[in-house]
Amino acid sequence: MDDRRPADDDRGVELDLLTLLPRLTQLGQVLHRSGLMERAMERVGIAIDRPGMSILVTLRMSDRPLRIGEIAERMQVVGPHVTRQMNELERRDLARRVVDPQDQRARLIELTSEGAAVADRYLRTILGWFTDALAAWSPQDRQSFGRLLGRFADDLTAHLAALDDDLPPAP
Amino acid sequence: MDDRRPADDDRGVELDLLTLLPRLTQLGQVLHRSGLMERAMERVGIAIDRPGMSILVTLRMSDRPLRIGEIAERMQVVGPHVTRQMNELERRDLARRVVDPQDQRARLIELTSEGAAVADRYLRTILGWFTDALAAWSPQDRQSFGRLLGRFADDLTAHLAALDDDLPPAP
DNA sequence: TATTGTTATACTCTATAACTATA
DNA sequence: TATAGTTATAGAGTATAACAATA
Repeated sequence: MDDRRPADDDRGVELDLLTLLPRLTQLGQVLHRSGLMERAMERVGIAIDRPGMSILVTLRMSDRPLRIGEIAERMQVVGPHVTRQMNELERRDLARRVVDPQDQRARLIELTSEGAAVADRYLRTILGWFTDALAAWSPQDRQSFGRLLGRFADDLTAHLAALDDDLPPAP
Repeated sequence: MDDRRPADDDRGVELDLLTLLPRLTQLGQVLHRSGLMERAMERVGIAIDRPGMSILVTLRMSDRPLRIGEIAERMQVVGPHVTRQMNELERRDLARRVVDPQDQRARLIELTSEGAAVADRYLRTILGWFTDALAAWSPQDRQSFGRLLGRFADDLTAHLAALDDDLPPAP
């Protein structure tokens, strides 16, 4: 650890970061706890739960069918969680399991045409709200926000991973 | 609603927004599902659950003791949830309930000195990680990010609230 | 023997309903 | 009778452990 002085420049940085924390909290609440997903699904006219919709979106964003394990990895959840959600999605004919010809143990998950349509309408609804909410933004601000948001997520992810390397978890 | 043409400018906006969605998802995952809170609590040497720590942080960010209902409102949860967490926090001597002299029904929640110290160390830890993760950022980028992040959360919140007004919920 | 996925079970977080005490 | 908080219960979301099938 370095021996830091509370220089002017340094304090300015700290203040910026202090204001960042409540804003991240606020953003998290808007995205998670405002009923945004539920309202979008209602508007789309589909009644499934959030993890189910997340799977549909994950598949829709991919350019190819995904394995159970790949979906779990992209969603940052464990395998059994995806399996259980998939049982319901398959029953509802929104996605289907196809045995991977390369490996009989694995299953490739693909959207049905209805599943793809649902995911499309859902994404379009959310995107429409974002578009409206940001209607007054300058193109520069929109572009900056996208860039900085991605960079922030990347840098924070990398830094947390680096912490893991410094202090490996107890076995 | 306006009669929109898919002009060049318009399409540019849509593309920006399409990239926004995965980035928001990624950010949400880093903040919620990367063990960030757990690791910070471990480093601070406190073993409480996430909602309990959120209450401590909420109180620490406030400039005065808060009622149960006020904490619930700021955390966007219902009252009973705060009550149950408070039982544990009070048992652990991290916060205490004081009857509101203005209203015998209400309780004012205040941090104990240990609770305040824990919240401080926790916030400092997280802020330290943010500082390190953003060490390579220009002051302009840091400032822009904070501004745009707050604006985005505000604008999205406002727009979703406006949707409610247009289409009031069924009773 | 290692890997992919499934089944069964348990835990965390949060909500709803019914209740108590005070206003 | 309305409001602040509590108790009891239920539900959504996710994890862990034990297992089956294939590699």
